[in-house]
Amino acid sequence: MSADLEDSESTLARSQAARRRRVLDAALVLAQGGGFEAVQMRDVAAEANVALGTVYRYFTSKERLLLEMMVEQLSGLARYVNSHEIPGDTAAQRVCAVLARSNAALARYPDVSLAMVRAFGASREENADVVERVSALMNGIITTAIGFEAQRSTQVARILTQVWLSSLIGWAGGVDPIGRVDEDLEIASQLLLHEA
Amino acid sequence: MSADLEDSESTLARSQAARRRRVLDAALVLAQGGGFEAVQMRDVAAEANVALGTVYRYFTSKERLLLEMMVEQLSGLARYVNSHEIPGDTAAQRVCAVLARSNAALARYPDVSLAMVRAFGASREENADVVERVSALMNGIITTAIGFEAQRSTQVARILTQVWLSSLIGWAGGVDPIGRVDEDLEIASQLLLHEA
DNA sequence: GTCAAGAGTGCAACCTGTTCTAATTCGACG
DNA sequence: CGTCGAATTAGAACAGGTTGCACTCTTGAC
Repeated sequence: MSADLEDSESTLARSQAARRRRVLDAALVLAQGGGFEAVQMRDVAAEANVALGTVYRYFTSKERLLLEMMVEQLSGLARYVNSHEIPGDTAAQRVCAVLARSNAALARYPDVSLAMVRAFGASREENADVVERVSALMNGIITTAIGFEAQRSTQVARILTQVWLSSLIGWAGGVDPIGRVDEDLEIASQLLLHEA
Repeated sequence: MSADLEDSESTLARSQAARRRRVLDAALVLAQGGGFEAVQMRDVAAEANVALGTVYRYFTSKERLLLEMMVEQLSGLARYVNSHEIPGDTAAQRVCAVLARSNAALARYPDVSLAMVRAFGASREENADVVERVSALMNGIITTAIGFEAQRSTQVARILTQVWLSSLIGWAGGVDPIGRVDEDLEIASQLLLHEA
């Protein structure tokens, strides 16, 4: 009701934030071994020392929980990308460098990535807002890598984001090996950023 | 056991094919109104006049049922594309023409498309084979449209397929309107097939 | 300090995908 | 025609996501 409760450091807000965090962490731990199916809401609740109902108070569905996890993971990636110099003379090289690193990060915890990607692919309208944040983050990562100079960089970034996502889904679906994601992006960035 | 039972017209094979068809049709009918969630396995069985167990004999999961439906739909699209002259002087124009038509077809039964796309996005390893057939069909449609002459057409077709899929998933997830799919593909095909 | 309101809890119930089982039916074949 | 095995059926049972409910606890306001 009052003005801004954004940064109110009330005891309540603090403990709520802590609970939310615990739930997110619990989901991450469970996803770590076993992927999507291992993230069972009852288990998440138990692991987070929270009642099942509380999990649902913070995340309206399993899908959403995983999507918010994805936002966190990608935020970390974006932070990293923004705080480090990107190697490469051409935009295409930089894009490849950044995405190779990102994919390596994802490949480090394949089950977690699997779970997140699957939640993304199955997303329904009610989670459109989170899906959009995820897309925006991936887009931002790529845009950063391209740099400002390139022509049509907005359009190119969107396409690369889509290639990235499709490729990840292909990997998650067992169609392609993880390395294929890097290959796809390398080819796409070369073609789109006209470096022969 | 015998040599080829491919085209054996045995009564058995015939009735099995008919059952399979009924199940697929039932799923389509249910998807027509209500999309993914309306395709409930018990309802599919009832609508197809078949026991639930029989549905599972033919399709090992709901996801797979919907994916096989997707194969059928896309096969139809591919057949159409292959049997009609494609208008357009440039590869980019032809791609846009074909995909605009394809998307219009998908948009005609949005709930069905929604259900199929969602099954695709959520796909697991056990359905990799069907997912691959779906991708191959989309790829074929695009390759046909590009024609033989274009350079790197294999690579370009793959990228366009990925853009198409991502865009569809974005639409299914409520992030973008259906029209955005056409826009994305128009931009991508122009950039990739270097028609300024 | 007291109290109302909201947060959290524990748990049962519900829904739907999936599996299992015990009949039953069907079709190929001798 | 009779028989065997595979296909089908009806329906129960199971699993995990989701919801609802009655109750308790915490917090912040007075």
